[in-house]
Amino acid sequence: VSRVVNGASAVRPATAERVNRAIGELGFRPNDIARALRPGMTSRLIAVLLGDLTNPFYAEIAETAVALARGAGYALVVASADEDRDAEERAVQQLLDRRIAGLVIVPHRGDHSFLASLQRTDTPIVFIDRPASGVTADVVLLDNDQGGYLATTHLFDHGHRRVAILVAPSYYTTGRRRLGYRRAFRAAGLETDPSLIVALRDGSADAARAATRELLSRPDPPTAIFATTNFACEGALRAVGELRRRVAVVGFDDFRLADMLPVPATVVSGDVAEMARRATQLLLARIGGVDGPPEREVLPVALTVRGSGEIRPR
Amino acid sequence: VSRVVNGASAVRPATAERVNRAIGELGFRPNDIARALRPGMTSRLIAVLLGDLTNPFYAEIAETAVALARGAGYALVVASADEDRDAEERAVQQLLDRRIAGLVIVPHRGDHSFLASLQRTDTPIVFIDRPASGVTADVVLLDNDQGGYLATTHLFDHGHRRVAILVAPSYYTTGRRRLGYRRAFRAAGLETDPSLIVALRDGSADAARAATRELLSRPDPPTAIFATTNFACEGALRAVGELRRRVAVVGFDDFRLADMLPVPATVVSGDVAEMARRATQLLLARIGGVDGPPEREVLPVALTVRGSGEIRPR
DNA sequence: CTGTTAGCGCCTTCAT
DNA sequence: ATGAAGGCGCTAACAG
Repeated sequence: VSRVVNGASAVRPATAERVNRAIGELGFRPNDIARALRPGMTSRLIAVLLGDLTNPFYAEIAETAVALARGAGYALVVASADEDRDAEERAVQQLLDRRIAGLVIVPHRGDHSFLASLQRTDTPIVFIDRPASGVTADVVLLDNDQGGYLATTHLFDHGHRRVAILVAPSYYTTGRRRLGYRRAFRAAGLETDPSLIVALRDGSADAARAATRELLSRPDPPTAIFATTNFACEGALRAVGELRRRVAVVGFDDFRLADMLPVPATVVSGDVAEMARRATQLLLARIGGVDGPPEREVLPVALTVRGSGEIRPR
Repeated sequence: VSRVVNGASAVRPATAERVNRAIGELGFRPNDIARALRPGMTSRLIAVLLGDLTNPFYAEIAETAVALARGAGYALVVASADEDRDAEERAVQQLLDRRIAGLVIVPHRGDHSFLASLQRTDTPIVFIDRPASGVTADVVLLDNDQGGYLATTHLFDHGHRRVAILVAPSYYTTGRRRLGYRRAFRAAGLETDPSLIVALRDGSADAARAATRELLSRPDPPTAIFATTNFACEGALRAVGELRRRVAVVGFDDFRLADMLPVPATVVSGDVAEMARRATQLLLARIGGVDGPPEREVLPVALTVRGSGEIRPR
């Protein structure tokens, strides 16, 4: 039966026919679990470990990975570990116990040396959106630094000097974006004002909204804001709209309806689907046995001019 | 080792200690695949089969299911089958081959009697968002009919008579919404005008945008539009905005930024996360052995008034 | 070309 | 309380 089902070995047509008939009559289906148990075989399951899917950024990664995985005959397990690094570690351990063939992960902040155990099991890992410390593995990123630079420079080009930045807690990415922001200041021969560098309490739009309201209520408010994530941008635009202030805003990451807002959102963004595609393909290649040193791909970002970033200071 | 790891049978503390030490030293981890192979055991994998995750509607279902599954010790496989019923059938078959413990599915149009084979394997299924023909299983829905009625009546209440409907191709749901639309007409003692019932070519915002432009370019255009999905609503609002027309729009399904648009979107919506929660919990209960006749839960919908639906005809 | 068998890792008997 | 053994369904290796 195995030989017929898998078509590997030579089988006389008559025999094959007989077997197939029986299969049809009995409604036989091979058991993938038993298949996966055999040595050298895998579960044909790949996993993605990422944040809340209601964030379109993660949803897009998941969607891309689902499609690619299916194309390669794999099913996709979606796991999320919003909370902490511990939850992440537990999730990874569970995935490992399931003998997943590979893992695409958006790592949290902190040390990821626990992933070394994963690697010892020959399970390939690809980091996406952020690298992780303590392990070496393939990683696919956006050019966050350059994005921060582009956004900030764009605001300078429109006459702004007091440019605030809303730093959302995805530490790595927003940290790099902040580096780009600083680089833009240096390139323009300006000093950054520490009071304009605002760490948001969480990643929600509301945190950004509150922070923006606070910024704009100061005696010497910024004339422009660089919002380092999609939700931060939403929150900033909300606050600016509510207070009816002429404040420029540039976001990082594009989002649906950005162009339909009363003041359409100018954003810096990279191709998230492409990033997910590369990461998943890299993973599939590693699963397929492609060896070599860890790769590091950095995808370009570009500015999309829509209006909110072109408001000039009065 | 098994007895120590699972803590079922009685083991002398000294022995347990000895085993645990060895486990620690060797980095032993139980193999879930082998566990799942044993008779009576399951893969502890549940699956959701739904549409494109870049649609926030599906993303929210997936997110909710991920969280609940994890809470119950299950991992979640996300599969999608946008195209056709055949792809859906193949996807289901593959999931079956993996011996998933249960399936939450947003079924496509058409006959689903092939799912009966799934049921023969004692794999519980729960339908979400739409029922399917040819099988009886639990189903959790929104009150689409009532939603269509509420939306349309709301437009009547604001003086409209020529109310168009954009029917997106998710057949079941939008079909029910259309029934509600007709019911509202009957309740108001009005006749529906077949030329105002527009079937969209696909589920994209652009299809709705094109259809709306066409509607509004007619000599006798509608004064209000009921858009039966989130993307249809977006497209309708786009077209209305582009043509700078005073046309009322009510959508079905809420969406992010709906309140921030130049004309904030009035929508009818249900609690999608709650729907997903009920479906997943129902599935987990069935997996846990809860028997009984198929349940059918219909969740209420409500109108959110924001502006686009309160525009009056001139 | 086909029948037979070992063994993947686990849990559940059965026998001590 | 523990050791031993069978068998879940599969495939690769072996022997005809």
